[in-house]
Amino acid sequence: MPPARLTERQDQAYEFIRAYVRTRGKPPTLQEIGAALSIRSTNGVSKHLRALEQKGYIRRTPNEARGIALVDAAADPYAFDTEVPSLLLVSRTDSAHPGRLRLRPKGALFTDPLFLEAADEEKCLIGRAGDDGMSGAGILKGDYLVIEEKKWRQLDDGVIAAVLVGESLVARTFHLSGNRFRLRPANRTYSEETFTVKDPACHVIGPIRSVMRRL
Amino acid sequence: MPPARLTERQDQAYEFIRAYVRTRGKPPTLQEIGAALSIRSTNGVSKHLRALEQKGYIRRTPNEARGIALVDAAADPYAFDTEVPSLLLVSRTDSAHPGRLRLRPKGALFTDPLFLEAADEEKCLIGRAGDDGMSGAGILKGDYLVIEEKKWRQLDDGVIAAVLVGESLVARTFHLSGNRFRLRPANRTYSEETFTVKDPACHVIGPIRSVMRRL
DNA sequence: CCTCTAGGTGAAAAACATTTCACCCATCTA
DNA sequence: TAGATGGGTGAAATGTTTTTCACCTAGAGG
Repeated sequence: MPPARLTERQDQAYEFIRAYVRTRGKPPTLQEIGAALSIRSTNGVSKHLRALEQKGYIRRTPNEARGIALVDAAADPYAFDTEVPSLLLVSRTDSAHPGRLRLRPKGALFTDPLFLEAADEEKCLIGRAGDDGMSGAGILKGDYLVIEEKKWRQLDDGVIAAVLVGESLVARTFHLSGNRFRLRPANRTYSEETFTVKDPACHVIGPIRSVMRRL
Repeated sequence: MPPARLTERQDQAYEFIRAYVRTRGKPPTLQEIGAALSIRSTNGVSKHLRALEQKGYIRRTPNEARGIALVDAAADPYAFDTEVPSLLLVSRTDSAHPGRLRLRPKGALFTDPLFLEAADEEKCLIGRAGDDGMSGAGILKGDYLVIEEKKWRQLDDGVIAAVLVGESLVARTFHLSGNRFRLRPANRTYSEETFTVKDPACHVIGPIRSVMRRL
């Protein structure tokens, strides 16, 4: 059902509520709405609100002071931290201490859900590519990498993953074979490396979901 | 005066209010706060609120239901639409009708200000690379390009720009010479092209500020 | 002409909320 | 040890808000 049309008066009430919420941080009372629309009786206002609720523009909590909620509030003021994911931009760590990744973040970046693919926002973070090892695949040094934290065990063979090798965070194609894995670069001047799964010199963070670069 | 420190209990109250406002779109009542912190008397809550107000964390309207306002509300829930730029993801157009660019957008993407460089948010839009002509520079077909709309006249020589050539939007290095410009690819299998500034077969949109790619 | 709908008035009842008052109990500090 | 200060209890008084009732007006349509 496409949202039912509002009458002139109902629209005025709705717009007043929107404006009020945005500027005051809370919904208005019936009397305040009445004052704004020159309606002396709260009952008059009440009828408009009932209409707005039936047409799906607002939701109300009975017997509650200021119990008015904009239905698309999610798409409006508060959606904020829930709708626009803000991902941690992690700082330098070394492979021996992967637990420090989320500590002391350098900042956070708003990231459109599109770039999280189907990944869980909670498990994602952003790191910067430390070398040009994947330049052949369009990932350059300094690029911002949206990484989904995941155990090496759950990684598909051949995905591009972010890995901490010693002091630097790099992107590589990941290949698991037994209890060791190969990290293959996409740039002939870099060479393939193999590590055992628990070598402290190397920690696999997870697959790279997106790449972003400032020019 | 740096914001005065909150005691454990005051902090709990403050955090509860924040969470409540964010999720419910309105401030809580004293009783609701009391219920959350296991305080049976509204007076107990009242004291915490007085403390929070004196320390500058909230503002209150006397004798008003839910008369609590977060002081940095502006920096919190509402700043929203202004703080996280949402850029238009433009649809296919042909070079002869650049005016249609912002019409019928395919969607919008939240973009961290970091990726707008110093560009004016209003003048930015997002298009997708139509070919692999710049793969040598790390821009692949399908990549999301943050473009700052700008007249060809104001473009610096050698910048990577987004251009409509016929039906497709592509990235190329831009070189102006007199009243014609050269579009140079960074991929040997593509060839350089030259256009006169008002050739309807080619329209320069503007410099590319950032590149984003889903993997 | 009758009826339905949108939009109102006024007043009182019933819920909700905030204030205020009187006291209580820790802990810390001059 | 006498204040402060932080944190609470309980209850009553005072305000604010929402609901409900009864009734009114004008315009649109059958």
